[in-house]
Amino acid sequence: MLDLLIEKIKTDKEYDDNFQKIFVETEITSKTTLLNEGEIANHIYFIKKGCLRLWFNKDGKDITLQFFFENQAVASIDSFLSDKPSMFTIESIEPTIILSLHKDNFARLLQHFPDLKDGFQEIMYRRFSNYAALFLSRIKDTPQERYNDLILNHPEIIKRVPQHYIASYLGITPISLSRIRNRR
Amino acid sequence: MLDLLIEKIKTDKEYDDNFQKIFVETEITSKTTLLNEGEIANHIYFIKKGCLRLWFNKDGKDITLQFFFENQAVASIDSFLSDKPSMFTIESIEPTIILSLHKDNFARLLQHFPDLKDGFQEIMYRRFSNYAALFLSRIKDTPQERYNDLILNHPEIIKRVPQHYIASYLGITPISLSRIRNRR
DNA sequence: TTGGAAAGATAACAATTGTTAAGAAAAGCA
DNA sequence: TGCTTTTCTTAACAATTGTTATCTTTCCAA
Repeated sequence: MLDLLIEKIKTDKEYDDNFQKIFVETEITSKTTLLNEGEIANHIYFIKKGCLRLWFNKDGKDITLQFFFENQAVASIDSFLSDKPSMFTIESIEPTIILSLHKDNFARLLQHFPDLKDGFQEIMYRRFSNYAALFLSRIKDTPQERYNDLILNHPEIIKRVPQHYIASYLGITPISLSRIRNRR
Repeated sequence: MLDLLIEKIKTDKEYDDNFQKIFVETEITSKTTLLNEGEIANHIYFIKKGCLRLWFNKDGKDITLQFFFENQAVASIDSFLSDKPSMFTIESIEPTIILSLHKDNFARLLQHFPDLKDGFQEIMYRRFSNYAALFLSRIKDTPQERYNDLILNHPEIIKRVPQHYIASYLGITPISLSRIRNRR
């Protein structure tokens, strides 16, 4: 989605000059927090290289909801859209290069490219739908089933993401994941 | 939300005459299914009297997501809005009197009362936000914690809804709920 | 009113996960 | 390279929940 926007801007003379002011490129190390749970989200991030995760705190432990990789847009959407405290933290799990887009600039861009507006609404819709499915799987399926699903449908996550984050994604302890892995 | 719409219509001369054609009142017995998982939702329901629940199937067992009571609007929203197969079933758990509003009439009403449109969008937003919180609690909290929360914040549910549905809402077996109850 | 179905409680056992702890392997950094 | 930290595995025990089965109570409809 943002990739489309970025292309659009780069081919727009007026905006191209300011591109680097609007999309701020930053290099962050592993374990850098971009947004803390409880803060209000002011940016959308676009991952040029690396990997982020979205998680929230439960009694001192973290529960991971989603992983994001190259060419994906990341934000704590609910917070970004409605200025509410974010329910989630966004953090890097690899050295990562991101493009940050500030809320204000985002609003300006939507005004300047009004034909992106509908697309954005549509994308928000789909994102919500995705979240519903994600949550549903979390309720419906056992950790074992969800791990099998990861192997089948998202082997790249298994390969790239440290196991304790995967355990956190599955909602179990690393110890329990270790057991599941050696059960097969 | 629908209650506002209903009021609005009743004070509108042109529409008042057709009210009973638009909002079809139906009396259903307990355990009547209004919408099956997999079907496309064509109606929003408004509960005049009684109680509905929203659930989905997991390996032959049902998992309840939400209960609805008097004066609440109920729909499988994702399906209703985007014509996708419903992820949920809607079923009565008491003899219930509902007002059914068909999708087409709903669209017509929004056109006839355009000032309701923004409010509707806003409500959709809040509904999504609610769902997020609901799902989150389901992931974050133990059945024990969620049961305590029910007692504290929704005693009417405890009183009114049969225990095996509450167990299904908590995501556990009736047996396990029975144990939790006798643990305190 | 009464008989069958539904709802709820209890028990015994199995399966899964969490917790604590300790050690091995791998990765990262000076 | 060598040292420290992080990551992963394994073990033993506790806690929780699921499963199967039985029994009691409640509810509803013929």
